[in-house]
Amino acid sequence: MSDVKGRTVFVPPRRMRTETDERIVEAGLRPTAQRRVVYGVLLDHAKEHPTADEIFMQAKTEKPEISMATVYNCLDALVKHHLVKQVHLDRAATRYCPNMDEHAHFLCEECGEVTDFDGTAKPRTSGFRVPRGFQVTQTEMNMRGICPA
Amino acid sequence: MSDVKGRTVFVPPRRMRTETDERIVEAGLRPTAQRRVVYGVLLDHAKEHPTADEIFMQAKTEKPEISMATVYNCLDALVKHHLVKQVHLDRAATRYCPNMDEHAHFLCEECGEVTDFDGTAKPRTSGFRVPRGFQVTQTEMNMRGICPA
DNA sequence: ATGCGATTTAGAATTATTCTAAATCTTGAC
DNA sequence: GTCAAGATTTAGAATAATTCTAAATCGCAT
Repeated sequence: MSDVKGRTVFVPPRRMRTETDERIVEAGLRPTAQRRVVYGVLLDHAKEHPTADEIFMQAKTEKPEISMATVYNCLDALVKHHLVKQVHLDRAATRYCPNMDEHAHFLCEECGEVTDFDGTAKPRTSGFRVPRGFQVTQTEMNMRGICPA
Repeated sequence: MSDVKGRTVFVPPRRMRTETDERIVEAGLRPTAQRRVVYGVLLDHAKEHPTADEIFMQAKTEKPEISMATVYNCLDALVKHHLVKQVHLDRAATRYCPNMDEHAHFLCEECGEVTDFDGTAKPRTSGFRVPRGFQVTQTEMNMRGICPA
């Protein structure tokens, strides 16, 4: 069970593929085997906020012919269609997150773990002045520090 | 004139180097020629949020022997000593920002321009729940969308 | 002035991401 | 079901960003 798009929603287990398919189609994407696998990997590993490379390696165990370029293609498509978020925490590889709720990411400077913090960050309520004329479509809030460890 | 560290502070023009030196020393760093140049370039180009490469090219006009590795070294030192912030907006190169006030970054998806938005994003006030046990030392707020253009 | 540790350097190495052009799918029309 | 058109996937090369290395140089306390 996981919170996606504001409601509590069933995250389908690996064998129940129809669910992921439906979401991909609903988002306006063609449901290809590769997108199914990439999105599936992300849903199964949401906590880890995996990198493209980690997703690639995991995806290969399910679909050995998949290529790195395809993983990037799929991720870009999923991001563009709001099924997945990019997370840019440091100079290292971009991470991906299928949790589309409003939340912040916390990176532990000690252990490198990424943790989700719940909360709302509507540009207005969060205390930022958005100058008139600017249309904000996406918001990303990142924090660093030390986790209990 | 620019707002740094919560107070309005004089940003020294290019020829007045003593100022930048003092800040570097105050921050607990050895004032080397390279750090002076790198920090100077950043202060002069704060609005552009330049990448390491852009800083390198500009720095070379002032100190032709400087190397890319040094630019990275200097930037890392400045970041670690809280004179400069890293900004991670997308999968492209990391950008750097000498404005240490609390503010958000806005990336225009059309023109690619980066703009500073003023405001406070104390983890608490901004509406995020920081679980107990987590020590937050840094906060980064990024937005995307369309700017007036 | 001297010595020690910090910093800088060029260039190689590594890592992340994008590009390319051909092969293969997905879909909608028939 | 078949077919064409356009979207997607593929391997591998290419590019871009960042880190590493080991030797030379610098800054600072003495």
